[in-house]
Amino acid sequence: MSSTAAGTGPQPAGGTAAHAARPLRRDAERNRLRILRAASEVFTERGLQATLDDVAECAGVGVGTVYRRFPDKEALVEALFTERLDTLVGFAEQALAEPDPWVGLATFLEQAASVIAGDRGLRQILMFATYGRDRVAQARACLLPVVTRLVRRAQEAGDVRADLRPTDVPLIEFMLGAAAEYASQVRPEIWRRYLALILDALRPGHTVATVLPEPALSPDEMVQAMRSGTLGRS
Amino acid sequence: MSSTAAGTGPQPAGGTAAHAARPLRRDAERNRLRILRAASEVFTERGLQATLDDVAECAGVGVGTVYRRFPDKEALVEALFTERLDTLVGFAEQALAEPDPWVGLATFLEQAASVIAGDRGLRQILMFATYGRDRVAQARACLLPVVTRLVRRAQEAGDVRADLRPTDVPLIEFMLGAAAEYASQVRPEIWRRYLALILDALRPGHTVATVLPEPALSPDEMVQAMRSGTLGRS
Amino acid sequence: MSSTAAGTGPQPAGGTAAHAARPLRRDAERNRLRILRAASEVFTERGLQATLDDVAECAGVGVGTVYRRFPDKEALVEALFTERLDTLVGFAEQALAEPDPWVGLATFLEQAASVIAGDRGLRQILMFATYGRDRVAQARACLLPVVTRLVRRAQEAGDVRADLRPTDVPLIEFMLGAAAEYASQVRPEIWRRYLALILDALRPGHTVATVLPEPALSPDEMVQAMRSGTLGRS
Amino acid sequence: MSSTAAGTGPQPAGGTAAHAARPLRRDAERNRLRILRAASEVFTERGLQATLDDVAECAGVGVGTVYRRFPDKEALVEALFTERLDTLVGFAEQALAEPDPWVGLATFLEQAASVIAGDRGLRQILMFATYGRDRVAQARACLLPVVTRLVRRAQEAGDVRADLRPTDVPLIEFMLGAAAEYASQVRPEIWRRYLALILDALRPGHTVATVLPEPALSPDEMVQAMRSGTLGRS
DNA sequence: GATGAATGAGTATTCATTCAT
DNA sequence: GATGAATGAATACTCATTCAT
Repeated sequence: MSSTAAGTGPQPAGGTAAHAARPLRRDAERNRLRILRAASEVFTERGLQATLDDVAECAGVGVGTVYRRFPDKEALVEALFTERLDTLVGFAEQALAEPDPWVGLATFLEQAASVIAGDRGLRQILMFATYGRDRVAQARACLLPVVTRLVRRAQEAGDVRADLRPTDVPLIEFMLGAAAEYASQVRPEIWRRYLALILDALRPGHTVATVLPEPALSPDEMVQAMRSGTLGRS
Repeated sequence: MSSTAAGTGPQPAGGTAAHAARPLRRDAERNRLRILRAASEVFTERGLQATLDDVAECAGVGVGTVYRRFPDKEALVEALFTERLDTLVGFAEQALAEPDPWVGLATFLEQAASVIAGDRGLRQILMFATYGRDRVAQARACLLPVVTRLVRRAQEAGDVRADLRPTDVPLIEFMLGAAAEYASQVRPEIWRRYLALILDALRPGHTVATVLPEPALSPDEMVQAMRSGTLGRS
Repeated sequence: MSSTAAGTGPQPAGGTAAHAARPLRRDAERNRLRILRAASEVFTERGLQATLDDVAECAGVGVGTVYRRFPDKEALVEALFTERLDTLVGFAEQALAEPDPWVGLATFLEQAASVIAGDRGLRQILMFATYGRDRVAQARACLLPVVTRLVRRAQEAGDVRADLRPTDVPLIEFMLGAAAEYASQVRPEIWRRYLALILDALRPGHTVATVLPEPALSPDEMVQAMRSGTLGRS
Repeated sequence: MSSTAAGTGPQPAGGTAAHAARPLRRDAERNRLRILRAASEVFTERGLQATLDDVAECAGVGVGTVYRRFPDKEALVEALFTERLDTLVGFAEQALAEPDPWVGLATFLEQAASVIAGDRGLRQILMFATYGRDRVAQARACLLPVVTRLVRRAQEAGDVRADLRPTDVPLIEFMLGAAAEYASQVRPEIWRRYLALILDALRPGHTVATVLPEPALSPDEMVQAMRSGTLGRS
């Protein structure tokens, strides 16, 4: 939440703005959201190399308006990213509310992966970020404490191997995102298979019993996956 | 086919190209290798959006020379990729020669991940390929049979869970590559940690005993990782 | 169709474009015309191999502006061409209004040749067109019916030999354009001499009486003509 | 002939070469001819924007060899052109040998047009020459005297209108070449129709009787013609 | 002499960003 | 405020010409 405030500018808690922190005119705010939604859609579909003109068109506004709301492309991407991170923080907090520590952790891993798997732009930021470094760092600062508690709790309950560290969690998500990216056109849910595999590995002294969900890719799907890259040129 | 020849080079041991494509003048071959090496370096450092001018400069030749050797950027990327794939096929074959089925599989997973972790350009092709689809497909066709034997053999020996499928292998590599990407600037070997985790999950009915190699990222490294993205702009 | 609109511009009198394509902001329209005028000038002087950068500079705008108005070079060339064709159609219609059939036809031939003789870019399109094929075809479709009536009328009046076909008219124009091209730097009006010659040949059962206008080129002019080619390089 | 000598360099009469005017080694001369023939073929088919690499390949030699024989592209084009001009001079001389003055002139016009109609590269030089200006001028100097005699003779015999000038002849050829260019893909012989028309106009005090050879283009052919431009890009 | 590899200036086109309306 | 027009640096690729083998 607080990260959002810092990210998006002239809201009440905006910091620098002293003149009563004017909270964006109604329509301005509406435009801001339209742009964010459009950006999400466009970047999700075409990746970060989509142009701001595309975003503007999709939002039904002029490019100028986009630039009025966000100083540059990077800022827009960051704002989007922050939004997602906030979602993840929310999930983590819900997971903490779950009575069963293991279920809590597993659920969070699944929900977070689900978000990442569904947003190509987000994956690009995470994997090849040129944009939004600081924002990401900042956002992660929000996420890590919650995740830490999630992990500790499960470890204390003896549900998770002791050598798992909180920072492993984002990397695991990241890996699942990569799997999702790869198969996004042919089997967008394949990541669930690998999540199951990893969950198996996380249980301590545990005999593998899990039945892997989602069949593996068939060789044909493997080929298909390559053919369906949609990146403009990279 | 002839394009393959052009791509992989007419070296005696070239594998597929047998049709005596007259083997480039000495100097031409030298330059070809310089270009390939430069491309590898440049793409590894800056990703696929590096320009061919950059590659040419790094190779110490004019752009025209690059274009003489490779019809376009895609062809160069593919050639590079093919080279790597050949390496992987080699590793897989060596792994089959290993008497212990489990060690064979594990070794291959490690060696392959090591190659992928060391080459950002390769990761980009794998993850966001717009380039070299057909080549990738073709190369995979070479790889899959060997991998299949590797997996089957280990399963028959009871060393690997029965529901692992050969196509899971590339995806696992892929995920490890993503982890490597993420931490490439701060802890390039972090993928070993996650390989160990996954290997744990692959053993059937097996109590986790592995000690994870490589400590997890520290929160500081986590932040660092983000700061070091080197992508031109995406 | 929409491309047509873009090409010919949404002026009220635009002819074909009726669908109220919101008529470009004042300044945009001004620039569009500047570009078209500049293109006409540049292509006329240096032929179609002039660069769009040249056109842009001549128009006093950035290249980007040219590309905003016309998707690519071809589109600009086509737009220019369409403009000229519209002029020709206008001439043909005026010629039909002329009471004397022979005078009507002769006048059209002269006016059309005059347009073609004055525009090197137009001649290049006509002669070596790689650009604008479809547009040319389309435009010709507009022109031919009017020309057909012009020819028929003159034939019915017995003023023109019976074996002249409407499609001969464009070819005659074309030939006159070639003569104009050749002598453009030394005697831009020489085509009138050959028009007179051809008009002589068109009258049926007619004793040659015409006095050829424009003296022939002198041998010196002949030599001069060659020296003055201005084509970039081909 | 003499023009050829001047154009092609180190032949016996080469002028500057003092050391016994070494007449090109046998194989060198052979290569020279191969190149010329290849250039003719390539330029005829694809126009002057064909590359010298294309020419070299077609000739079965390396580019370097082309450059050894001809200092640059322009020189090659000029040599080719000179060759053609020599052909025309030959035709003109044959035409003078024809007893009937009118037939002589008409035959020359036809033969010359036939050459021009068959060679796109030649037309490009004539129409948009950037290459070979001097050479063209020089070659024309050879041609004009013969043509002059051809025309005078016919005029003195009363077979040709008195106001025709010798310099009209090249321009007429030129116009026929333009017609040929236009219809080259659909009706390469259409120029004969217009030659007949012009011949009609050249006879003095003559009632039109000629039956035009070659039907006019049909409207469909007209359209076809445009579609078949083969110029690289112009 | 012949070859074909190397060169690099030149061309069409894209897109983040600025600014006049 | 909103709009979309203008800008121009950047990028992939071509081809005439030179030069090492």
